Amino acid sequence: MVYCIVGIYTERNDSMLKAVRETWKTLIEEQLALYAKSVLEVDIALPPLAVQTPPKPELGDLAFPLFAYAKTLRTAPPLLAQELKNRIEALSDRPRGELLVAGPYLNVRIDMSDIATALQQKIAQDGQHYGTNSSMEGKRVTIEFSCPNTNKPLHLGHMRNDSLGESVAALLKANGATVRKVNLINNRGVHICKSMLAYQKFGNGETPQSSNIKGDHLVGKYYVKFAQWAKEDPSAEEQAQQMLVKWEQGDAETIALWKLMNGWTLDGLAESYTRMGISFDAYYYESETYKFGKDEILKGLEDGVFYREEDGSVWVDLEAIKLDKKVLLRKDGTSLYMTQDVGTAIMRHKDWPFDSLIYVVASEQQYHFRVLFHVLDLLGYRWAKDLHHLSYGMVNLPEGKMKSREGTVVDADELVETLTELARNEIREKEREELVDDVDKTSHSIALGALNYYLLQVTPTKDMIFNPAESISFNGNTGPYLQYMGARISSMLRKFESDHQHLHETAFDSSLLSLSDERELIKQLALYPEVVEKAGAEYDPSLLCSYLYDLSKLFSRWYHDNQVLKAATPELVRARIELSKMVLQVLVNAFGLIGVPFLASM
RNA sequence: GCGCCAAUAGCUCAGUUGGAUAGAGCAACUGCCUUCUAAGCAGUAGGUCAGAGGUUCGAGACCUCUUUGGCGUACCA
Repeated sequence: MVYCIVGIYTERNDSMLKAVRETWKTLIEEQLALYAKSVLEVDIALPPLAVQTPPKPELGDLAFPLFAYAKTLRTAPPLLAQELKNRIEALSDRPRGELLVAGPYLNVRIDMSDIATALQQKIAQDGQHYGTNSSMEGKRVTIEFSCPNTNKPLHLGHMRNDSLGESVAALLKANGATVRKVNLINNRGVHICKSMLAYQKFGNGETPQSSNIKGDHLVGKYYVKFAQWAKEDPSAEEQAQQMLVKWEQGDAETIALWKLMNGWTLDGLAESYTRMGISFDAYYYESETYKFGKDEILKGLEDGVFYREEDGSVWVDLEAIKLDKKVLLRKDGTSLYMTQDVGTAIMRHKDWPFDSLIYVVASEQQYHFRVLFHVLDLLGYRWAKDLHHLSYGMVNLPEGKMKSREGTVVDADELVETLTELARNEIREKEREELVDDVDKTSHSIALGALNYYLLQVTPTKDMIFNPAESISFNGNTGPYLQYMGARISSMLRKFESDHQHLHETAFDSSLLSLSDERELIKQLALYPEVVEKAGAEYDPSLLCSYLYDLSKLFSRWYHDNQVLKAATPELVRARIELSKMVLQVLVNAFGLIGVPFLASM
């Protein structure tokens, strides 16, 4: 066995920490087996060795708990740890590093200099690609998110959805997958007709241009107006239903109004998306897909997969997945949400065959997706098993649930605007207007960073409370804090470039990075590719968020306590500059995966 | 009623998939700006991990029950 860490690393294109961990694990397992044989005088299968991280840096970098072997080997864990340490230290060929007995644990202090050298080369070479890996190489993944209605603007609930969708898509790409981001526009149905009807009644020909109101907000205004009107006029709901019938019949006037108002909303949404850094590779429209699933359901009916009730409605029996039963076609033959989603899924697979399709949809629709996936399975689509519902929790306010009726829904555009304004004030107060490239652009980037980080920080599956006051605070574990670290490093590197040219040729000597904080930073940097891989595999950007916060906190402490540009020797300046460069590169790369804009100055 | 999910510091969240003294941020209090951006750093205080049993050498994590809360169980989307 060759214990050349760099060699193992480059050959396997794997995280170098992982390589070191595996090396030690294998070695200790070998010694465990030998010891077991010497004690028991027979070969015995031992449980695999667990690898952990010690709770404190003083305890080393790797931890191997030995509790599990105590009984079989009739040896107390601390004694076993000592025995293994002695045996390994007696070996002539063993990896560099130090063994520590810490009670029932056998710990290892890695030789960080090797890792730092390799890491510096790797990051300098890979640049913005450092952290990408091939764990999903060749996989084609469609991811659906956002899916707004065309009767109102985006709100806070959409923002968690959008942040997650964008971030997971980016993570999958970083893991080597080919990703197709799709949006499904919900532009049909009674609710759409409501805003149209109210506009017809009260609009007086108002347009986004004439009123200077963003299209989606203008349509939303009439959706609200409908609700008010419906309170006074009990026939309002009925009229909306009638309008839907006219729409389905293709009534020219209705369609014209629908197209007009839909256009307004979509223009408004497009503007919001651009402003929030959200984009899609393809758009689907329910007005085009809703009829599509119908044929599929009827085909399933012919094949005996579904059944027809006496009133003419079509049902699926869900006993196989321990649910009751579900209607798939109304008695009048019209489509439902489910019908339409069946059609949309099939359409998507035809358009772009995928290995996996992820639906980013709130947890309240878990039942819907269980049924949908089962129905597609019943219809014989083998790819039904490749569908995944990325179910995220609700976004609540400190006062409780957002309710449109009570007007407590947080509007997305408004929120971004408020945050941008606050960031701008902050820049003014700190008198940094002259030092920042573009105040408006910078404020906006800070707002986005604050928002995306706040939303992605929480484990996706869990409900979360969005505290507007807290989200606009730039202290503590926030997006702006991370951005600030990036700006600080950038600023220092600019100084290095302009004022320290005499040091540019000084060689990088990783052994000079011997402080505890420096070791921890190097370890954290080396860990990055594994975090990207795990966050992608688990569709969980929050893992990356907490990683980034740890890294930033570590860096700011080190940076506060130790001078870089004014370090004692030219070699030390060089070493610390390289460490800072590595941190900066990882920040830049990771920011790109969680929608936090990088700022060279702020 | 049934199903799914959650409960960790005053508040918002982590907790390496069963291991070492349960960690951050906010809020509170205390230090640190003639020194690479104080949007920062360091420190103090704050815990019956909802409760009760069980499994295990070991449980915040796994099992059972209880309590509380959320969501779902539409010929709505």
